This record gives sequence, structure tokens and C-alpha cells, in this order.
Amino acid sequence: MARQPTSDAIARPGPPTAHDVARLAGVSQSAVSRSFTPGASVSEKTRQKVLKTAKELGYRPNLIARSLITQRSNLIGVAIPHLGNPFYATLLEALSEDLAEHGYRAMLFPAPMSAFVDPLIEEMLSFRLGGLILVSSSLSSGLAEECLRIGLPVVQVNRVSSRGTVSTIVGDNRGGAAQVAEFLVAGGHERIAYMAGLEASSTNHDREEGFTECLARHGRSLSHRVVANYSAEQARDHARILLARPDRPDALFCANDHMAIAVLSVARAEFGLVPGRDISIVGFDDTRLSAMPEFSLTTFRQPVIEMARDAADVLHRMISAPDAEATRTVLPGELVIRGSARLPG
Amino acid sequence: MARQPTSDAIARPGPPTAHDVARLAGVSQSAVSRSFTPGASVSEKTRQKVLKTAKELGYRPNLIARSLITQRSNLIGVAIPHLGNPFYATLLEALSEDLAEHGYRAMLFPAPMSAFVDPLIEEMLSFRLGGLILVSSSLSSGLAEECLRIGLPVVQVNRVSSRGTVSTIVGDNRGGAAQVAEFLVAGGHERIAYMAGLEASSTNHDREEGFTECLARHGRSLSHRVVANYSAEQARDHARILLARPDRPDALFCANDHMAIAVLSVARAEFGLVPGRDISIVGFDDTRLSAMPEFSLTTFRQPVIEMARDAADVLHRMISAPDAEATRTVLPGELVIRGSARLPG
DNA sequence: CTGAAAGCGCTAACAC
DNA sequence: GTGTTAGCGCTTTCAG
Repeated sequence: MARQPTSDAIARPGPPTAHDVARLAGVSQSAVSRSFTPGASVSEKTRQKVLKTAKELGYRPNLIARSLITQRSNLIGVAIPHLGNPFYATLLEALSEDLAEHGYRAMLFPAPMSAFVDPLIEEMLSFRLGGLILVSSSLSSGLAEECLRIGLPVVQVNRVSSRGTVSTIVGDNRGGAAQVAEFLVAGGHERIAYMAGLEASSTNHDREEGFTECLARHGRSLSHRVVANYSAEQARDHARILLARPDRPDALFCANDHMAIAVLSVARAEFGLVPGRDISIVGFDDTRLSAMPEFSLTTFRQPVIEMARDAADVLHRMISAPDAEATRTVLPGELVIRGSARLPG
Repeated sequence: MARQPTSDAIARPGPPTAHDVARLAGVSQSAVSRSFTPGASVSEKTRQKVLKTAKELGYRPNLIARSLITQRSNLIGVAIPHLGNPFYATLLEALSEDLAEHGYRAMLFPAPMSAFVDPLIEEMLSFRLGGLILVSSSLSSGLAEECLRIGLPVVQVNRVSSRGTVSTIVGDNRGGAAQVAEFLVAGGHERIAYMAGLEASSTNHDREEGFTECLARHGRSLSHRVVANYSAEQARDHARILLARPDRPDALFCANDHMAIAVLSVARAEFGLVPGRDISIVGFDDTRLSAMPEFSLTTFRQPVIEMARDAADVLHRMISAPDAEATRTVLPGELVIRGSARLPG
């Protein structure tokens, strides 16, 4: 053992234990434990005595030891991509606050969207967390099964999985993208282009499909299509090429605001284009930036705050009722019309 | 006990334990432990056998149990304010990645800058974390002493504490603010104003003092002073009042970019002012937004990436060498001259 | 209401 | 090299 025997009177390193308090208060160690357990059976007298000496010693119950024996943890693993995208920053903040309201704490796992997340999940599993929230990344079917087997609640946010075994919360990607298509067609645009996000992601898949299918219903199709993987840098690069073309699109739907704002900036600063007049740019998400007069981005709003709240609620419910079914939530959004795209009529 | 006895053959709930693996592999439980400990003394034969059955069973060592006995945790508590401010979002992302490189994971504690953080720290202490990183919030002297006593490494980022007992990492707040003052005076401004952040924060204190002292050296003083508590909303509100005054300032130094950008936006959109010509606006931090042509904010850069890296490094060093002295790091920055403020000469 | 005792899953001496 | 044993700090029966 690394430590001195507990019976030793000399000062040990590290925080005091329930044993230390018990000895000093002249009670049993279980009495100490009970004094810190809300509904437990202790006389008020003992409890006060314990609490007093505990304060003197600076004793605090060791939550790690507790979780080891109670077999549950109030730690939630949160895998989330690049916080430079305000959508994720906002989501994470809301998520951690909502989790806190249920008494949970978030353990952060930075998860590049494009990365293979299985090793990350493996690590999460090693911590015996109370639950997992996966933002924009999904479980391989093998791991999904494993979580199910060991009874670990998982909710995926902003991504649906191939299999129906894990709970998901998403915005209305298809419907939203269709509304954008409708709006752009009504605006009388000639060459409508699409800037894709990460092609392996369900969000991009759904947005692109919703967009192109609606276009098709109007007998239209994409004039251009580029892939910028949800990255602002790649969006800028593609914008420079795309906008320099002689057959430049007069409307560009970007799979998220992060890319749309990068494109809008390049269009204005480097090509002298006036968004909403010379070119229509539309995004998806409605992040904080999009509402600023500098960008005034027309976009489809995802209800990010509710997505976070729902995720925390669903997870909490799954933890409380271990054999609840997996749920799939699609949260409605709305088209927010600002100045970056030409209006119909 | 909540569980069936381990000797029971029926399927228990929950993940398999080292015991389960040991029984199936026909070795002792310690052999299993050793097989998962890098430098341990096991024959390759045993190790392979163990690893094989472990994989079959889906066994993973329980990190919680491990940390209970090894008396150390690779979990780092990170208290950080509002992620809507890109400075913090970037800092958190870098921080969690740098921590991961050292083998640590971040446990997230949302900490409103204005809030009294002692209860939050108390909770952090209950988790027996390996270390604490406090961004823009500081320990009360009582808790600082306690951390010292129990040997818990703490580093404060972007805030200095009154007492010298905890390690700190800050940018050059005084020097940076002085450079801004120098620049504004040289630019020939008549009425120089200051928009304060949170008055209780050391960052605001140092920036304001560095700014006004430099002004004083030039025989100048503040024409106006408002307090917006590092909030974009409050910055907007104050901007509306300030810019409507007949004696409106012709230069405004905001204690961070988050406020400066809000002010800049209002000045342009609501007052028709051209930043850099009609009014000079300067920020502090140099967040991602400031470099965009839409804002082109003149600002003093804080080396956020290095701040994160240093914080992770210092913490790691403190964890490795428990009785190292507290360090105080001041990272240099640089004035980034863009278009939002009139140039000298 | 209270203490003694048995573990949660694991690591680290300690013998052999 | 390997198994046995004693805990880490705590919760939870189980007697009394």
C-alpha cells in the first residue's frame, strides 16, 4: 500500500476519510456515511456531531468510491466536435448546464467529426459513466449493441444512426432543406448550387436529399456541388474557386452556417458581391453570428437550446428507467429570412 | 449488496470484471490486472490468454476502481465561463486536447464569471480529481489553502489571485492595454473612452490600470467610462447610449473583443458610423471573429493556444512533481492593427 | 438507531 | 512468473 496504516496518528497525505471523521467523533464509520446520505436512519444528535467534526477536518465524501459501490455514476461522457463552430459551442454550454440541473456532470471528449470514434467510446466505457451523449458522431453497430447489453444509456444528437437501437435527437434536416429549396426556387434563381458538409454524416445526407428532391419536384437540379466538410477553411477555398467561374451560381445553399458565413465573407470581401442582390447565400443552423447585421444570413434555424434540453431529458429518463425504449426525436425548425438571399416575388 | 454473488453462474447485469476474465481464463485475478498493466511481470503466454478471453467477454479495466486504489485520477476539473465568447470556446477546445495529450480528460464545470465559485470547487474536490484548471475565476484563499494542503494541483488561467499560492497563466494585460493607449493617443484622438469588463476580475483591473496609467503619462484621461461586464448584450446597450451623446467619444477601448464586436456592430448598423474613420474601436483577445473582414477589429492578441498549452503543461508538471512551487506565467501578446481604429500620423 | 462486517473492482506488496 | 492477501473509501445488509 502506498499509504500509512489508517490507525497511525501521524498526518497522512491526501484528504480525510470517513474513518478519520468517525474516530474523531467517536462513532462508527457507517454513522458518518449515514450522516451524508439524505434519507438515512441517524439520530439528529449523531448527525450534528458528525457534520461538525467533518467540517473541522474538511471531510467530503469521495464520490468516486461512492460510485464504485452504488454502481452508478453521475458523470456523462460528451463527445462533441470542433467548438470553433458556434453551433457546437452553444450546444455544449446548454448541454452541460442542463445535465447539471439533473445532477450530472459532463466529461468532455473532443471528437473530430471525420474521425473514427470507436476508440473514444471504448475509453468512455472504461470510465463506467452514467451515460453517453454523442454529438454529430455515431456508434458503430458493435458498440451500440455493447452499450445496450451493459445497460448504458446513449443519446445521439444531430446525427441519426443506421440502426434503431440508440436514442437520437435531430432537427428537421430534410424538411428544412426542402423549405430552403422552395424559397430559392421561388426567388427565381437560375443556377442553384449546394455546398456539402461531411459526406459521411447523416445531417449532410438528409439536408442534401431534402434539398435536391424538392428541387427535382420543381423540375430543377443542382448547377454545382462542392464538398467542404463543414470546415470554414475549406468553404473559403471552394468559394474562391466557385465564385470565379464564368457560370457562377446565383444561389448557394451551404449545409451549415459555419460554412455559409465563410462563403458570404469571401463573396463580399474578395469578389465585391452583395449578398441578397448579386448572389443568394443560405445556411443551416442559425448560429449567433448569423443574426448579426454584418452577416444577416438567411438560414434554417435548428432549435439548439431545445436539442440540448431534450438530450439531457431523454438521457435522464433512460438512466431512471433502464429498460425504456430508444426514442427518436425530430425537432421542428423554421426558415429565418434575412438579407443574404433574394426574396421571392 | 445490490448484485448477485460473483460465484453465481447466471448472467449478471453490468460489464464483466477482472474476476470473470480470470475464472474463464483459468488464472488468478491479479494475472488479469497485470496483463493490463504496461510494465508488469507476466509471461507472454498468460498475457495472450488473458487478453483473448478479455476480448471475448468485452472486458475493460474499470478506471474508477483503479483510480480509487492508485490514489490518482486522470480527470481534470475545468471551470470555464460562457462559451458564447469565442475566446473561451477556443481555449476550452485547446485545453481539452492538450490535456488529452498528457493522458488527462476534462470534466466540465460551467462557471459564470460573476458567480461565487466556492460551491463549484467544493464539488470538484469531492471527485478527487487529479487537478483543477480555473479559467477566469479564482479560488478563495481558504480553498486555495485546502488544495495546497491535500496536494491538489491548481492552475488559474486568465486571472491572477490575490495570494501567490496557486499557479497562474495570464496574458500581458497591463502591457497590452498600455500599447492600445499609446496607439490611440498617437492616432490623435480627442475623447478616449473605456468599456470595462467585470470589475471584480483581475483581467479588467489590469487592463484598465495599464490603459489609464499610460494615458496619464501623456497627460490624458478617460472621457467616458462604462461597465459592460464582458457581456455582449450589455455592451450593445451601453453603445446605444454612449454613441448617442453629443460628446460621443472618438475612441473606445473595450476590455475584450466580445464586447468590442458588439459595439462595432451597433456603431455601424445603428449609427451609420464607419469604424476607423468616424470612431476608433479597439478590443482585447483577438478572437477568430476579429480577423474577419466584416469586423477587421484592431485588438491586442492574447496567445490563447499557448495559454492552453502552458496550462496543461504546468498542471502536468505539478502532478508529476507534487511539491513544485507555484509558477506565474505572463505570456506576451501583440497589438494587431486592423481597420477599426484610426492609424497614427 | 447504531456498529460490525461484507464487499464494489481493482492494484500492490508479499510469499512461493 | 504467479497466486494469495490486504486494502482504496465508501454503502449497505445484518444483528442488536
